[in-house]
Amino acid sequence: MSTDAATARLAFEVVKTACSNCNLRELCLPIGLDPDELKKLDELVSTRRRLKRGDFLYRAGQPFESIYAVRSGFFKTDVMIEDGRDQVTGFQMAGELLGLDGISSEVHSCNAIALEDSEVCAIPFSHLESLSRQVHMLQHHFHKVMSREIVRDHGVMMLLGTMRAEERLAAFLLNLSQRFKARGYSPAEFNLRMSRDEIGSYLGLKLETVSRAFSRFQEEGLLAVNQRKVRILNTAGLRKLMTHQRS
Amino acid sequence: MSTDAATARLAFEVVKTACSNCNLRELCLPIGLDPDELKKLDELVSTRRRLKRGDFLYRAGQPFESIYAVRSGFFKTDVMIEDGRDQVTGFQMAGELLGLDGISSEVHSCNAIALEDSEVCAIPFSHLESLSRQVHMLQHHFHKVMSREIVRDHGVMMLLGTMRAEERLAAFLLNLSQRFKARGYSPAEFNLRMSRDEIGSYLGLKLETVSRAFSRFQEEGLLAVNQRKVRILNTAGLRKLMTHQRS
DNA sequence: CGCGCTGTTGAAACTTGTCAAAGTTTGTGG
DNA sequence: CCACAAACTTTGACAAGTTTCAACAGCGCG
Repeated sequence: MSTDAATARLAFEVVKTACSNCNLRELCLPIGLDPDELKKLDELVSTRRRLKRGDFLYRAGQPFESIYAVRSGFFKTDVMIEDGRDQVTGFQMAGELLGLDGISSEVHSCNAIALEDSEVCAIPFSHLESLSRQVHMLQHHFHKVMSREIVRDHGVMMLLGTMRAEERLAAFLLNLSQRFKARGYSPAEFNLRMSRDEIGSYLGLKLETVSRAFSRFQEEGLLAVNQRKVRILNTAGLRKLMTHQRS
Repeated sequence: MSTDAATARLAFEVVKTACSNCNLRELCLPIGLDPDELKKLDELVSTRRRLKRGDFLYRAGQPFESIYAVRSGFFKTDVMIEDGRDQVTGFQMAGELLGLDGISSEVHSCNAIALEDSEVCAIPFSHLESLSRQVHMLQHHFHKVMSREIVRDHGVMMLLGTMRAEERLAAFLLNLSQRFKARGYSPAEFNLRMSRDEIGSYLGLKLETVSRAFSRFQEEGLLAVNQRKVRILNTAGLRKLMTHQRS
């Protein structure tokens, strides 16, 4: 089966890694740990996996064993229901965690797919639980990370439930911009790693609607778009559009 | 300020409670604990609070200190953004937890409001963290509960992003039905605790659209609705409608 | 008994989706 | 390195679904 084949192939690409000299430690799990504690975490995060664009990090239905921290690259997660409908539930970049949805049923509930060549750190979950019984700060931070995911999801629900197409796209671009900025990249100019269709799926819109919204933003001088290259020309304008009352 | 007044008033309505003789223990945090561990949890869950319909359990912006388990009654949570838009993010019933969103920033990120007279158990979060360092099963179960909330949110995102009005309402009713059933109530006949407007807010629809969908379901013999009293006549029909491919 | 709140229904307006066609980029194999 | 195919993007015209606005009905509470 190609699922297993892909997974097996990935297992070869394993590299030793360490949080203590990772430049994402301020974004990722190690926040607030002292050097001693960080050393313990190093032991926990034993393996790194490289993925090529299009590879699955995991698939819905596979047993859950580890969560993953993105070291580099870009991912999407998507869920699928029986009738064939699917939706992108999130895009993850460096320092962000993947796989939290699998804890509840011990089976992954979504697919995680690399949108560009990427690396992740695998964190065996049972080890994380036992270490977080010793390291209070790690325990607390992990709870915060899970909670933050819930808050983020509420934000997406708000977006899907109350915003119109252009507001959604503006919110999406501003969010991306802010996340690139937090990682030291330009907040104004970046390459989208995902297609119009994937953006649309995330935003609850058809790809044509996304494309039209991009064109409209360009006409209005809010941004310069060329295919997947985006330059934000008027952040305030986008923000105003995003929060523009509906009625 | 009426916010503080309401909160202060609630603080009076405190009653001693115990998980070990709570008939919700199979739905709530205590799952899987042995009698010894359950005893420790009893000490943790020290207070019960009674709320009247319309009372706020907590408000967005208030400092986060405890999570709450619903003992009886019915709640909604909603988020609000600056421009005045708001959205119901969930409805909670007996055995379900409230307040998980507050962990990330130590401030509640939404409002929790009783939709009928209700009782909750307050669980001081720092105590929960320290107890869950001792009781592995509690730790693990708590992680599962948080993860389940993430999975649930993904389901709502799916609903909001890909389903049309009638599909959304069908999904909502089936979900309610199943939760009532799990609590020993009739899955086929129940009273809605929320208004059309609140349902609409949760489902990303206007109240008129919700109302029309109810009328349509009634015309088609799927259910009998009278105001807030609902009787499901054809579960399979609702399920089929819910999963009916869009195109 | 009447007032206010909630729910229902109709018609028109608006937003987004659907279908279709053509342009553009990317990747592959010769 | 070119040629061609496949995948992705843009744009237009029309259709469908949902919201908006408005009027009215029903229920519950004082």
